[in-house]
Amino acid sequence: MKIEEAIKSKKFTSPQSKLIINLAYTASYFGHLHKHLLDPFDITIQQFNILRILRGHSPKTYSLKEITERMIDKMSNTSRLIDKLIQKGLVERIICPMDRRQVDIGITPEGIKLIALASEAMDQATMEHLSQLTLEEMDQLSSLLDKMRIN
Amino acid sequence: MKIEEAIKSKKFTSPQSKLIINLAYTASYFGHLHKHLLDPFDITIQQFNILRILRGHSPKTYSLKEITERMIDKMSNTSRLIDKLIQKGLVERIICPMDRRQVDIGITPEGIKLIALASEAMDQATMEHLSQLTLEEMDQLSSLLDKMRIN
DNA sequence: ATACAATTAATGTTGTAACATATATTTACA
DNA sequence: TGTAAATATATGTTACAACATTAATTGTAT
Repeated sequence: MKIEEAIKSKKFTSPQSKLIINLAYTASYFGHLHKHLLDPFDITIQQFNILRILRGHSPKTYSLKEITERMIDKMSNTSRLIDKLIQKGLVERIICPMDRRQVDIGITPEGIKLIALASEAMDQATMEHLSQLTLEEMDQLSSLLDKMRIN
Repeated sequence: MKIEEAIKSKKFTSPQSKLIINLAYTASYFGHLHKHLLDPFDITIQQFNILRILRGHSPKTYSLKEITERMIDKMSNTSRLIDKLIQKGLVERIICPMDRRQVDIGITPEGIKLIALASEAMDQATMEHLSQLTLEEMDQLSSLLDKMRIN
């Protein structure tokens, strides 16, 4: 479905504006999809993202700052997101002895188990969803998205 | 800046996954940008979107349902968004005499004035920001985004 | 060595989104 | 015609995001 139909509007002020609108719409579309995909695992997209970051570095830890730097959607309160994950036993806080300001976060075995299941569901859905695109188109899209951003 | 640098991660499980991550990151990037761009006008991105929708149809009205159908980010509570805009005197509610369930929303002269200023700022920023892309690239991006979505 | 700036994380507060439910009105159909 | 289903919007509640501020620790410069 073209963006014109998706938001029932044919007139855009410019191709630039149309592109920005299409970007926001498409991201929102996948955002809602992913949100509901994660419902059975009882985690939010942000929490999913953090678990995936930590798994990729396990068994080593990341400080809160390092986690934020790696997040897709940079948040102002990663701290409280970690609180939630700790409550669920998916990650743990370790005060860093080198720099006592820092708090290192590590993923627990339960966290590993959950992210394995959740990311499998996510990856599978993504694969199916994007089956209409060729590898070339995906690479092209990724490069053009990179190019859209100034930094 | 490539997505790998943006989130300091080189390994993706697949090109599909990389693309989805890049999409979310890029949308978040522009989302934050637009949010702050609208700060001086004291409206949110959603409110901006609604005003733009209503302006494009002015002096005719849209029902709440029609507004939601046209929104970029479909919301569960458009009703309270309208409340905010009414409080600011930017739109008005008119009970529809044909179907008294419906509530028609129209943009006020103040609303027109504000959306003119805000959308000019937005368009200009978008123009500058996307100056690195050619028209072909923008069209290509838009088409590929359309293709990414099943509906 | 000490005072001040910078860094890192946590938290208080406010506004908004999501979800479920309620209310009012219209439509369908038996 | 009367009753149930469908539609359109509003609202109660809960959770989360944004922003500002605070607290603790470390770095820096004189």
